[in-house]
Amino acid sequence: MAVTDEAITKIKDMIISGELAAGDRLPPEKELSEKLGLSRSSLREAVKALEIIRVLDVRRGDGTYVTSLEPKLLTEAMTFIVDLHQDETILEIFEVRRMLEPAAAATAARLITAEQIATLRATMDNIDEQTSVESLVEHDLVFHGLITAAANNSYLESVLDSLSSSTVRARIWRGLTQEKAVDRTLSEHAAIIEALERGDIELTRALVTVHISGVEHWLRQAL
Amino acid sequence: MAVTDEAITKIKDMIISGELAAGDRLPPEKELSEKLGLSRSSLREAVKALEIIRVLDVRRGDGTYVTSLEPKLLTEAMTFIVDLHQDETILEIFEVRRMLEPAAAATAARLITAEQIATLRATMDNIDEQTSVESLVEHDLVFHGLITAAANNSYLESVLDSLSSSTVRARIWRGLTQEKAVDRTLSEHAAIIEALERGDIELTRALVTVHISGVEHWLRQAL
DNA sequence: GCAAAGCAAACATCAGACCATTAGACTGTT
DNA sequence: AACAGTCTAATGGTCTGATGTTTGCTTTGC
Repeated sequence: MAVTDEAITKIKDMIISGELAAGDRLPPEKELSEKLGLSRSSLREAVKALEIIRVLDVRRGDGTYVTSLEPKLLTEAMTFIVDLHQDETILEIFEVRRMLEPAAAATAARLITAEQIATLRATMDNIDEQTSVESLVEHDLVFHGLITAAANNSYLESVLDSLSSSTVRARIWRGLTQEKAVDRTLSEHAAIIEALERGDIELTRALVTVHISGVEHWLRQAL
Repeated sequence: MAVTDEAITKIKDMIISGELAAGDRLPPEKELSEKLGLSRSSLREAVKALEIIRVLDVRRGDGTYVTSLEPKLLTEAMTFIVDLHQDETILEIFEVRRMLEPAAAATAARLITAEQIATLRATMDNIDEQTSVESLVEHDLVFHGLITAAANNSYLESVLDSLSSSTVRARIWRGLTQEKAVDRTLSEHAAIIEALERGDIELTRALVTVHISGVEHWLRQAL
């Protein structure tokens, strides 16, 4: 194994073993490179890789720290990869979303607070068929993100968020606009909010399933 | 933004734009560093980061290539992070599995082939209450992996695989062994195989839900 | 034609220098 | 005492250039 990969493994092991905990600061690059027996440049490659997947947080002029390691931090690394897939595999992504989102929404229907419902409702303001695609994408991301968040499971949130990369959404909304299906999508959103508010778990699940499947169906035709 | 991060973004953009396709070879480090306007060392940090998340494949003495970019390659980067979480968040991971695996198994019940069923059955051979924990973990990983694979969705496979890091499984099986629950788990596996073979979608879904929930329930007590 | 040797290209690693930023100590003012 | 500004040491960011190692291809010799 290359020295850089060894360094990555060693740092990972230091975290798993508890030698380094969330929030801890690593020794300075010079010191750590000596301790691990490699040059500073090679160590830096390892640190950069761990930074990308959000395991380390490097603060210039200060030091390098272990992140909070919250599952939510998964998102960006995954999104990075999802962004690179924008063709056939989108349908596979939608299939996963169709499995997860209804379940997430059903859980949310049990747990959601009045305040969260109000926030959800606010995302519907100033949105109609004339709204720009950018605003629609923004609304859609926030809408689904809020529901997912209400399910109170950061892994779930992380996985769903990353399956919903905004580049992918933008493409879809652009298509929907052309198909004049914006109105239908928005009324589905409104129906979902009502079901959530009534705490109707099964109705929420069904509405979300229909909602996701609708977009999926359109997408399947479009491709 | 630091030059290294700029380089990461630029390489990513070259892939999204199609300038670099899956399997393509990047220019040599020296040349690329000049083109992107940074030093070779900094570029190497960027390349290393992209290698870790399986976007690039560096072959010493040969060159650097864009990987196949298949969703399955997601797994390792995600597993890396899941490995780091072995305490409270395990329950969140199980909740996501409980949402996804029954749906995945239901899809598998529609699509699975006789050959795949035979492979699945073979994983039950030589496994009983006296088997070592290592073998149980291996069996369990393969068992669930095969079902997921039969659902024919590489994103789904990737996400579920990474939520099932073997370190986590090992801990759970160790606990189950102590609780003498191995037998029950194995007979549940057998029942799932039968339901899959009969193509009984709803029964498969129910059995998998019960199966996952059972482990989840034990885990909730243990923590 | 084929196998071995040689070569050039490409990545791997290192050492050392200098720049840029930050946190914290220090200092002076109010 | 409280605050604001300044200074400084520590730390990461970047670059240069040299050397080692591996690989794929070409050349050579039979």
